[in-house]
Amino acid sequence: MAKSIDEIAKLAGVSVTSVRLVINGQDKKYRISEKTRARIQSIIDEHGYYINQTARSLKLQKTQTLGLVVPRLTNPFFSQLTEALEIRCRECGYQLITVCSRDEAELEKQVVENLIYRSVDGLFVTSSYRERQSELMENNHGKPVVFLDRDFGTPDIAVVSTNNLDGAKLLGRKMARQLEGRNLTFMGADDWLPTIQDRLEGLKAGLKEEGYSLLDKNVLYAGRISRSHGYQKMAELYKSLGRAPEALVTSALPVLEGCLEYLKKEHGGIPHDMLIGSFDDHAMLGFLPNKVFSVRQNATELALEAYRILEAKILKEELEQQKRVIMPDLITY
Amino acid sequence: MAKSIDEIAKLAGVSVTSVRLVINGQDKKYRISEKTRARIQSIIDEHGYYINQTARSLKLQKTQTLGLVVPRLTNPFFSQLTEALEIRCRECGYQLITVCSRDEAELEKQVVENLIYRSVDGLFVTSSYRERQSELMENNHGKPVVFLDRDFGTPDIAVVSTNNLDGAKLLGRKMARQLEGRNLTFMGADDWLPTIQDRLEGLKAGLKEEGYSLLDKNVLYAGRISRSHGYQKMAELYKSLGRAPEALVTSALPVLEGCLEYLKKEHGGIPHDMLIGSFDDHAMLGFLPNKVFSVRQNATELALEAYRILEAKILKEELEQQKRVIMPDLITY
DNA sequence: ATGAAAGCGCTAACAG
DNA sequence: CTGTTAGCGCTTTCAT
Repeated sequence: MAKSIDEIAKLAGVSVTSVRLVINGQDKKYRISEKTRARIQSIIDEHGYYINQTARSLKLQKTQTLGLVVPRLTNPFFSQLTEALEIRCRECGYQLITVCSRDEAELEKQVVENLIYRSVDGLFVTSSYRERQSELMENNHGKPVVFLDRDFGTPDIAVVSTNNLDGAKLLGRKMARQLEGRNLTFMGADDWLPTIQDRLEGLKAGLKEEGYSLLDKNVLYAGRISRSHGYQKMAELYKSLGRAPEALVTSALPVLEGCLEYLKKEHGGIPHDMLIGSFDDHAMLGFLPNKVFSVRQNATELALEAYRILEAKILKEELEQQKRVIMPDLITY
Repeated sequence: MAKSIDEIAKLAGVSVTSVRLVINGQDKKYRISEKTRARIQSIIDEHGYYINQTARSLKLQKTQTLGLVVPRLTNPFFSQLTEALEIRCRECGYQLITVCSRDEAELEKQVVENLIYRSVDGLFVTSSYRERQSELMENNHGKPVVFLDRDFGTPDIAVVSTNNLDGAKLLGRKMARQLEGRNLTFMGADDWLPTIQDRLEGLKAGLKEEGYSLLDKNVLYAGRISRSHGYQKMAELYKSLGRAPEALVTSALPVLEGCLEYLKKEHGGIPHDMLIGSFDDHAMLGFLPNKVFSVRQNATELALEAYRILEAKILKEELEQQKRVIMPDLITY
């Protein structure tokens, strides 16, 4: 029903140039006569005009779209990040296309390629592996890329991530003060991620500052970040301890969920006096009867920073800083 | 770095037609000589080829993209739905573009229009208001639309939704059996949504079947679906009862969160013997010490069904049924 | 003050 | 067996 520029021009009996000028509000500047302007305007009002973005994209060699690759949308942190980024992009005239990689290397490669085929003007990528990250930088078809959340240490690339080290240090200090002689167990997962390594290292440092040493035997790895892996690992831990841990810190929420599920299912409940620490915050953590500490990443600030950097790259502006680290908050329930 | 069809053709010293034929694997059918095929292939192998989707879209008048409008991505149900839909679309060669409307009428209108400008081939929309829904059907620029989750009763449109009525009935029956004389309070929100109305109606019916009548005075509305509204309303309820309700059913998770937050903050905790019922499931509900019942929507099945219908519309296939209702599961923690 | 025309990269119809 | 060409709707440059 709405018409293209050509059709409007034909209906008004003028050239496409004239139509374009009034559509873009440049009729004054280019001295279109009031008469023609009015005729064109009335045709537009009557039939409606809407621009064909595809044709515009082809001509201008840019699509005004950006791509975003996240591991999962069902992870609350990434859904927050995605929401914030989508809003920002829209405000700035870009359409965001979000795809999930499920942290699978092959899928990540495929979806990134897909986005590039779609001629996005730039990419936000949460990469699962160092190799994927450098591979993408080598073969990015000239597309600007900003990496999110995970800094594998590759030099000369743009990364916006959370300060996991200092966040974890805060958590460590806070929890140490509440331990009162109790033993703390750390349960990680996906331990090749720098995120996880920083979290453990920071936690150790924070605990240390308050005089508590986290022993290696109290550092466990559940394999992948998932509920089932957490469940499994907690089962083993319970067997070896003969009881639930006195204090538990997990590197990611799904792992914690698995742990709690095991305790609830197999032992009738979660000991109320078990101290819990979590990276990844969730509203419902506050409703456990337990004392809970959680490190909350600042998804909105991450999104804003990432957008700022990608936009600068697209506009080929000079960047003072390609890497940005955002401080998380410590929440106490 | 990768080249276009024209460039490949020039490099190989052949026509674009020949290049296209080997790219599309139709070299046999159109009897391209083995010699040319080999030459073209080697050029492609050397320089790489990738299709310009924008140009293809312009020519074919279809973009192989679909749009999805959801209220929020941070709502677990919608993030699941989005994930499932994204996967399905990708499998079938479509790129999904997801945008949030925040259940705001103006924003919803704007993002839908945006997607149409982008020439999506079809749309999935979770509409916030009956008027928006019919308005979109009147002015859809010829784009096929499938509505999700909310059936406002508009005739002759495609809707895939959850059977909230029967799901709620299940919940009502189950909870009635555990009430043992206790009083149940229902707290809704966004009560113009058919979803919410069905949930209340079903709940009443289910309770009734087991001999319990939900009184009007025990039906409350928190205004909008949000944590703060739930908090506020629970504060009022507590004041009027002089204590927490003995059994509570909320129509949406954020409302429940607000209620629990109030109890925890203002009264030192959530009474362990308060029966809880929730529409919208969440993993962490299982970790409350309380008895919890929750109705879990089948996001994956909804996504699959919605895709099936939209695809049929795009291909202009005959549809036996434009409306599909999916049964949810009842979870007991 | 307004118009004409080239060209973005692809597809498909047609022409040898 | 292979090549030529029109045209999708837009932007931009150059002519009037």
